[in-house]
Amino acid sequence: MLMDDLLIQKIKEYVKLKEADFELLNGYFKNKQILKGDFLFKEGDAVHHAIFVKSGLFRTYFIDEQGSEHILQFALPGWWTGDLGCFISGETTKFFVEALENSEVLFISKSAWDDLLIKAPFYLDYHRKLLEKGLAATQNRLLEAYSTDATKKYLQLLKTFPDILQRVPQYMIASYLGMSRETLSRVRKHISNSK
Amino acid sequence: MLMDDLLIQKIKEYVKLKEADFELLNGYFKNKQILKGDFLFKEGDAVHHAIFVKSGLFRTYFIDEQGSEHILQFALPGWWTGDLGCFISGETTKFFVEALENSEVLFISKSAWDDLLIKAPFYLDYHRKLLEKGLAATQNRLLEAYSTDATKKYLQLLKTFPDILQRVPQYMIASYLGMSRETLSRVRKHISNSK
DNA sequence: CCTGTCCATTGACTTATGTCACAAAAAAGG
DNA sequence: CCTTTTTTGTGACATAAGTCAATGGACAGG
Repeated sequence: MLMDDLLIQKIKEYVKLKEADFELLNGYFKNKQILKGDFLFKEGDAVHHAIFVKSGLFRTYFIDEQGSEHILQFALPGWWTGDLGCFISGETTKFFVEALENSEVLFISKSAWDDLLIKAPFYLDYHRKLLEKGLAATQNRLLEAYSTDATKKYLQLLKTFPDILQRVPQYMIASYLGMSRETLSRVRKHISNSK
Repeated sequence: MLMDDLLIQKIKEYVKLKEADFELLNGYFKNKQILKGDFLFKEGDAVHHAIFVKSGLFRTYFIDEQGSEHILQFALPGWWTGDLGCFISGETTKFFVEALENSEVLFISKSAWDDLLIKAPFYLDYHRKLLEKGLAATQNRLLEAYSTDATKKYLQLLKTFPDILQRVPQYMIASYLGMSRETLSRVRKHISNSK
């Protein structure tokens, strides 16, 4: 990991870093290439690592009782992915995390993570601020799910993450937005007609 | 605040506390009585305090573009309520927080909060663990919203928070579950018929 | 005890979205 | 290229849940 690494950049968005801090981080994270179609983990697995995306794209989804997939998160470069809850608690996960493109990640084991939080107050601070932001974002998605129709959800995504729409098939967008692919197709048709 | 205070109890569920820590907390939190029907804040307000519920019951809701209410959270004793995102960021809130019963809370100002996080590592740790748990819980509600029908959502709530059902009117339960009050009424009828 | 407000229930009807089936288009792979 | 697979679009139909309106019960305050 270099000093101009993406992770360093992102941490700097939240906290001040000193020279020594760069060094410290180096020992904790490891690089890995993940091929398109590979899984970081699947339902029932123990989650041994936290994963930071350096390049590429991932999706996190789960499969409900009826066997349908629901995408919970897309992870672009600069984002964390995985299942934080199970990483922390040690429970097995309900999720699948799949690389949608050839990707490069940093990963850190649970024991290294625990050690890092103790040794690096700046990292603790970064992690906390990220959690605060993540909680607010998830709450907003919940509000949206409960108060908004299919068309508005799509337009909202179009505004917030226009880049994702270029990179993943529509049926995954539909899954992320909680609607059938047919509904999304009709929403898109309707929007382009009314322009 | 006494040493056997509910907040202390809750903190102890997450981190070890020393004698001196009790003392420290005392200076940061203040008690307040809130009457049934009163609001901690409303849409458009700045959120100056974080609020911990000692007794009573609160609801957090927002009003969408069509003017319908959506309840995001009920807060029972031992829970935090308010709008953490806006408390941290300083933005004005979209939410209403209303006391559904006469209640007793602890509150802490933003400046005291920031100071506490610096002075009390144990508190920082407690806060972080709470965030981790809260994020996982909110994610689960999102999954449920996207993958589950009205009946299952109700049964799930019945299992998780049976106490809330005794204390709030049905139309609020319906709002919390993202369905109309008529649908909830029919779900309940259907369940009692099939027993 | 009466009156008014709030809340839950129910029926009739509407609507958004899902499901199924098939065809067209686009992308991937040899 | 040509073939196969994946993805998207569309029509017909099904269904869960929403909306509207009316009714009756419960409870609170005068």
